[in-house]
Amino acid sequence: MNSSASTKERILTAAELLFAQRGFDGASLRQLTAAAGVNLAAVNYHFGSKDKLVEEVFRRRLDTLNAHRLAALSKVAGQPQTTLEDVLDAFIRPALALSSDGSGSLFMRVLARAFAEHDDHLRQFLSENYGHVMRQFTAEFARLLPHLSREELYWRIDLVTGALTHAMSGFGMIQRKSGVSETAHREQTIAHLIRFAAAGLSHP
Amino acid sequence: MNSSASTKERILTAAELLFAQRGFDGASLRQLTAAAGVNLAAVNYHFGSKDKLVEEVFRRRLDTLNAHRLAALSKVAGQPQTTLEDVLDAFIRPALALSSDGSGSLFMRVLARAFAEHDDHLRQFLSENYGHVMRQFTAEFARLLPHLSREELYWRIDLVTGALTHAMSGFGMIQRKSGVSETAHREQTIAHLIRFAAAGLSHP
DNA sequence: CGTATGCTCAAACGATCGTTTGATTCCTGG
DNA sequence: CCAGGAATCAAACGATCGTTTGAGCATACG
Repeated sequence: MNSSASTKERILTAAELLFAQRGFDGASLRQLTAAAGVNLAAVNYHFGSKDKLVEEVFRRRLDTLNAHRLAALSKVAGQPQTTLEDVLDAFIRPALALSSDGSGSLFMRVLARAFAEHDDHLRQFLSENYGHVMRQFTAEFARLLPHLSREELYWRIDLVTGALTHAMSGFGMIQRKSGVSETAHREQTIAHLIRFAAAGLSHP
Repeated sequence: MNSSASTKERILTAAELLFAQRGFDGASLRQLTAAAGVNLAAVNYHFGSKDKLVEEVFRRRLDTLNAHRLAALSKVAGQPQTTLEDVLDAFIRPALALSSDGSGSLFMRVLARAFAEHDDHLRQFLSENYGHVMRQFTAEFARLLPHLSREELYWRIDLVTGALTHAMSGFGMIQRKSGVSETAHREQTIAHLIRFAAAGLSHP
């Protein structure tokens, strides 16, 4: 159609990198457009405003992440032989796959930054696009942990979320050792996070 | 001595609130000095720069927090009958006491924000003032969890740190129910966090 | 060919930022 | 009482921010 698709993608990619590095306020549109090799006015032309650009950065990744998570959850939800580890796998694996993806490896860090910033507008946007996913997972956790009160369950999910967000956003020590393949390392990391989360969720 | 002590304290208190609410970059010195009821130039006069003010906000709270944590740790470290829960108590209780303190309740949120922001200068400052505390706790964890490899231990401590930071910074659902005293609620919360952290650290 | 449309560009806009200045007020020690 | 450093104040500085403007360029269609 038009060459603007390339320009929009270049902006989104550069924005993801700079937002992860310097935060949403810290990354200026001048740095951003310079890194993307486009004109300063291109952001407002293609996205309307900087805030809309931030939303688009999230939407591009969250749409696929949510789809993968829900698809994986639907395969195990409600089934009698499903274990806690199965549900955690459905939650963690798509995020790790995104982290391992070269073009999306920075997004989890952007997501963690969004959690840390208390911007009401951004939180509302995330809640609208992310809330139903967490609700479905919470419902399945509740089914598998019937001995926990509602309050207790929310507590533990909240703590697990904090741990996973912290770890997957790049603060953690998810660093592949030499001699370990990318796939093997990812499986190792997933197993690690699942065991930790399962222990935190289901301890007596 | 001089009335500047009051001015400095007013600035520090207002800064803690605004930094927690809007972040370090998001809170401007004009908002800050207006909230504190002091002149705009007072920040640069008393602290030298905004960055130095940020450091002072941390220093004021971290000094006492670290002291309390190390004092509690020294009572149990190295002793044969010490449990994992004892060490976690030494780590968590001082932070919760700070959160419950009226004047310092916002600091944990400021601390979480500092973790999220990847500002190198701030991270170096925190590492200098905080690193030795984490090293001492890590050493004690290593003593109590001898079956874990060094890498495995770091992994779990990192995840626990993420969970506790997330929870204690106010994202979590640490909300006192009506009819529960402040002290009772704090003990309840501490017990909660300790059980979660112990499960995550020591699971097989 | 002419023109309409989508896009890019340099330049400027007003606002806000952290910081500095210089005068003024406050307060204390001699 | 009064000299002098400490503290406060209004005002301005230069820099940078997100956004807007209007001209220029390209491509596609009648």
